[in-house]
Amino acid sequence: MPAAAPEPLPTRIAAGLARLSVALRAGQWRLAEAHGLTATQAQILGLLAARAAEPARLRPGEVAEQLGITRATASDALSALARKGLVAKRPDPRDGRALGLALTAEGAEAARAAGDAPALLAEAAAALSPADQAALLRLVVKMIRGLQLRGAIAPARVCVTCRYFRPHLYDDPAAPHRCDLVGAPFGDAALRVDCADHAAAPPELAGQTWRRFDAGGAPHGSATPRLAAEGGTSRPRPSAARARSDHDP
Amino acid sequence: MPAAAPEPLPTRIAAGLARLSVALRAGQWRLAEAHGLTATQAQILGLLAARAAEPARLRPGEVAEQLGITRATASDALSALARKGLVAKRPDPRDGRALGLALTAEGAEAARAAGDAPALLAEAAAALSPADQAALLRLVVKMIRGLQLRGAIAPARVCVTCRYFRPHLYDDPAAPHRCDLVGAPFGDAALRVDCADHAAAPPELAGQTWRRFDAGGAPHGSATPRLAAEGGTSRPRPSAARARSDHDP
DNA sequence: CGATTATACGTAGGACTCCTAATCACTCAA
DNA sequence: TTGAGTGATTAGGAGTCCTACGTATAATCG
Repeated sequence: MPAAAPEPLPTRIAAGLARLSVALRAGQWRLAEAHGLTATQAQILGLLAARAAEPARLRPGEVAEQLGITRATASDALSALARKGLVAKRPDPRDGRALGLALTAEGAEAARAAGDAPALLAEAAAALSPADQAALLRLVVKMIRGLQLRGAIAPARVCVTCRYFRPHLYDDPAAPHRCDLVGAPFGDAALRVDCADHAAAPPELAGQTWRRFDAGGAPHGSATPRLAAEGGTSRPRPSAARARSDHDP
Repeated sequence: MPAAAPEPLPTRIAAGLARLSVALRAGQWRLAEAHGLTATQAQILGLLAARAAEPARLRPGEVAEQLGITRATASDALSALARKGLVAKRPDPRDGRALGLALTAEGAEAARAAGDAPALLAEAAAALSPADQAALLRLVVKMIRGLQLRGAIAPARVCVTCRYFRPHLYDDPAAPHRCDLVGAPFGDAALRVDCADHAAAPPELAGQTWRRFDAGGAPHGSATPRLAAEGGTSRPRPSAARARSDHDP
């Protein structure tokens, strides 16, 4: 710690995240280039691969939005990928203006090889203790929602904005949440960041879900929900399994 | 949560961080462009501004390293900035090959306006609870160290690698650490990410410091230091203020 | 129904990024 | 003093990324 006047906490957090971002971007370049691609092209490949299992084809506009680039840039990169035979463009049957994007066989191969640039970050994350990992995921999800709220990011398919998500439904500290779609309880460590089954919650439900999640399972009527005891998956709770019976009235 | 087979936790963490990175980069572009700059140029300006108070001038090679780009790219960007009159290059008196970089008055102004691109992230971070902020900073610092260890990132001036850092010296949960340089105790919330007074610790000390920090203040002789109770700044501790007397033997 | 408005994609032009590889220029140790 | 190493720059080329504009299709409304 320093000789004085450290910047405010949020600023230091942002600076730290910026550093992670630098590592990520450098890793993207290194990996992509080894396969004759560029960082953006590899990112697109990775995005398409992640969505490959879903019926609805991704469109250029969505790619741009997800990657935070303009449509023009996305169009450029997609043309390059098409030229290299890694991506197939075909007219969307539903909309004559739109295009459906799909990986070719070669593209799928390239995506496997070069599309997983965040692997370096994942490696570093894997070195954290399980509890730290869960805590980090939880906090990252909160940040994502915050950015989304501010319009700084395209809507992500995260649990906290999903209609099926019931945070802190149960008292089991290891699995307090519930997904109504699969009907199973789970903990912070299982939160999704890009869930294929995500369905946006209507505004009111979204607000309610968020408040419950953010409060972190504090006693429901409490006036001072949190402030001190924020932590990993295993925050002790006052009483034991009363599960399934403590909805909001 | 999902229909099945979610990716492993570290992978999801990385994906989440990648999303934050997208937001950051988009924000960098938006802000920089509004001032007639590019993202990289603005980043360089921000870096120079952050180091402005220090006696030793930054050099092009260091800029490249900090930003995770090649020297050639850094050189390009610096030429552009010099052309715009925002950065002054002058020969380094210590080394005839090297250059010392400094912001001009205009450059300092531009840095203030466009150099703080992570502001968006900071804003989102500020919306977290204080405890969450401290926890996030702690985890980000851990990630930075992990990346640094893997050579994925230039050495950052973070407390955990500093010779003056004494983690978990005290039992006060709000301020367990100590900086030997300023001689004051502090908590996770005050951890630095780019401390001007940072001095790299020698390997052995570094390892020891890290283990103490990572263990998170678990009882010193414990066989199972952590695993469960990882958390914010305020994990309860067995006994009370015994400060200043519990070094490793 | 036909005109307007909005949407989806593309292209053009330009500054810049980002890489590898090669070239100067200087430092330092032998 | 010579040769290896280091710091910066340049050359060349593909690509990013932007702001406009085009062009085609879709949705909407009088």
